[in-house]
Amino acid sequence: MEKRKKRRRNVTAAAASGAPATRRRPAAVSIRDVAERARVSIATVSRAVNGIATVNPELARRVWQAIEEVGYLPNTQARALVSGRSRMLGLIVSEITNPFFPELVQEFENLAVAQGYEVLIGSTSYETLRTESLIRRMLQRNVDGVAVMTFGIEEDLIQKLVEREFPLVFVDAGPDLPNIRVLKVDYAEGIRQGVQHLAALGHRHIAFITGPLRLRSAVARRDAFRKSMAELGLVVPADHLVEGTHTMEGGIVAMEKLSQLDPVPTAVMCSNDVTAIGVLHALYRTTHEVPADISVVGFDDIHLAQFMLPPLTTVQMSCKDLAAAAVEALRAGIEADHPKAARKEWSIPTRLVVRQSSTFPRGSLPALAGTARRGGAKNF
Amino acid sequence: MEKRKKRRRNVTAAAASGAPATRRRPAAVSIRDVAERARVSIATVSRAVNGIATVNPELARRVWQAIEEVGYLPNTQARALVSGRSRMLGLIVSEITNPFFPELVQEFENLAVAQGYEVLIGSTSYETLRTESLIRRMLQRNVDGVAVMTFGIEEDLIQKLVEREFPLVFVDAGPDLPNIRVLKVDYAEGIRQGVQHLAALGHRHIAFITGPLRLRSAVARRDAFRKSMAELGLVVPADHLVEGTHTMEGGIVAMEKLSQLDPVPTAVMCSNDVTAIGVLHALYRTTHEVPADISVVGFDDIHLAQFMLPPLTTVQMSCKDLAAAAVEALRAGIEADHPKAARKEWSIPTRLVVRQSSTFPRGSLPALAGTARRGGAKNF
DNA sequence: TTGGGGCTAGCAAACGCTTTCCAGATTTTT
DNA sequence: AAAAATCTGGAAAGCGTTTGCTAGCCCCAA
Repeated sequence: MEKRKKRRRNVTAAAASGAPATRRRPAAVSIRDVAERARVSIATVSRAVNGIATVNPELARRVWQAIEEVGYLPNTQARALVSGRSRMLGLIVSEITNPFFPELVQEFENLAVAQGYEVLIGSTSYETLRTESLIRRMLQRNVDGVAVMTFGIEEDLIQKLVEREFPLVFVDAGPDLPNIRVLKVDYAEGIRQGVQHLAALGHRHIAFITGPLRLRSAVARRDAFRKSMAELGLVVPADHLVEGTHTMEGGIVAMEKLSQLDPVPTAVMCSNDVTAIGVLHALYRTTHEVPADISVVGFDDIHLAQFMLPPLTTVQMSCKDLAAAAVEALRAGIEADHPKAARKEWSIPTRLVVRQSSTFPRGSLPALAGTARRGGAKNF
Repeated sequence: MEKRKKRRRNVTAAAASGAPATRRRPAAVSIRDVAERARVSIATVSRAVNGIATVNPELARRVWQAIEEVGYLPNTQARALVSGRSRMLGLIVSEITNPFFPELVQEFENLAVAQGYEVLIGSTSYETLRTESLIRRMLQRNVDGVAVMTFGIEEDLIQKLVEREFPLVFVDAGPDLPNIRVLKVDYAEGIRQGVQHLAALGHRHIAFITGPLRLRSAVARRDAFRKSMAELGLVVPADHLVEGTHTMEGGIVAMEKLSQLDPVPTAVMCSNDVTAIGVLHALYRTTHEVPADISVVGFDDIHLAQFMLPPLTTVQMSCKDLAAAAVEALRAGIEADHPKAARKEWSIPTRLVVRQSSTFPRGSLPALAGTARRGGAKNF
């Protein structure tokens, strides 16, 4: 009877079935409403929306005006269904409460959204079960690609994703397969700068608190440290390498272990900044001064690092760079006509940022080291 | 020729059109593959999957086995299309790099996933433009409900969402409309505890660094402070209320302002922990001791607070409670048969956590205050 | 043996959109 | 002016599900 022919918009259904368990919102305005209003077919609306050139400019104008008037928003689900592409990207991180990741997430999201993608975030919390369900969720939601930024990952996770021929991005290392891309972080450079910085100040007993050694990147950082020390002819006794957990708690525990040594190392490098914050805290508890008694160097350069007491000397791994590379690599995998579609590796630089948590080892140049920050006068 | 009758699975299409701009992944295994394998109709598979009782147990077994064998995962998009519900929740925060929010996000996500929902996260970064596009994205993705945890929100944003009759959850305050629920945070209690704690220690000159006063919650916190002070008969001079930004940078700037005062307040309360961290940093720079020279109290009790130097006395607002309330309130709005469907307000308690950044004001009981943490002996 | 009443499985429509195909309209060519 | 070529818009199929309806089956009573 009305213009709208075949459509029923489940009016009858809703009326018939008494009190459905889950209420259905009033149907949103669809492409048909626009077509009606603009007095064209839905095909024309679709073409206008998607900017296809063959549509008459006058009609296109009418369509756009109608869209404006009825407040039409294309239904992404329906689009995804027919196009086979959801325009969603998965981003898997290990622990969203580690301050490094929110920064990464934010950058990643900004870039993805700018390219018209949505981001589905998942954090594994290092649990296999969660990871499992994470993958399933991503697959069900039909994401176009997944960036696995857990800095080291369980192999079976990779397997599942690889099977589906998803575009994938890993950090540090991943299997060599056609639609897998890898972000190679140049740990060596930044860590070498850190070690050389400490050595130049006069440190010889430098300890390193690693991340959880299941993580590839944690191993990579430790190895970079060893190598850098070896280059300078410095030995690293086994007890100067302590395994941490990339958390503040881990940093505290590790530092407590290091305090038992005799002599206590004069400098400690950490596999990430959060660990370093834990170390600062442990030293505070035992009333050691940083950097006068012990120098501390972090890794990541999270925003917080510069606000620590004292501001943390750390190796910067730009999460801007990392996020940018991840998004671009994913797009390269998804969009066949992407300029860098063939590129398989993307490299991420690191560099030292010197702040105030590192100085000469205790005992050397005592006058200088001791007075560094106690010079100011209180003004009340 | 084959069993698969009507289906073409765009093999021909892919072959015909030369190099499509965006490659389409091989179609995932669908309900039809399962149906074929189990030698039943797709309707039966659907019913088996959804646990509808009328299906023959023998057939159901065959279906589940087939699902296992072919590795079938239902396509969420298609489901959403027909059911009208996407099983996605929107979560809007103001600034994901503020450490409070990742904790909130994590809790929220855990709970949502446990209930079978996916979470779409957006952070506004306090920009209207971003917020605008955020809303559009959420609408397009057809989320079932949105939790706006920005702690104070631009009115026009509300408007857009309200129009669509989305289930919505706000913090602190929101319009009184049928499908809008509000999480009422009891700022008064926690802040009163904080003020009384400081007053009991002997502080009379207590300053407060607010959040950005556009945010309703920032105003609420400030007012709670004023009220608590008034209750004790303490005056709050205008220059003891400084507007911050809920960031570390803001805390630094605000503290610098407070240091100009004569006399400098003996205690500073902050509208959130991040601001307090900035304050600690500012005081460190000017070589003031916390808490000997000045006591600092935060708000939120982020995980980091206990690892500050010194560990931060702060008002705890449990993000576990907050997330739990948000998810439950959303579900109450979405699922008509939810036990608390009618409930419109959910209250969130706050309470003081005393750590070591607060003590007696300088000048009183000097012996005690001064030696608090310098007692330990260095063990090397 | 046959009719009726439960059940259950399968068919087909619908969700909102994109895309292909084709017919009608318009323009160009001879 | 007629025929060919080009363009444009509409109709329809299909994406992977769910679900109302119907047909088939079995069983039991008449």
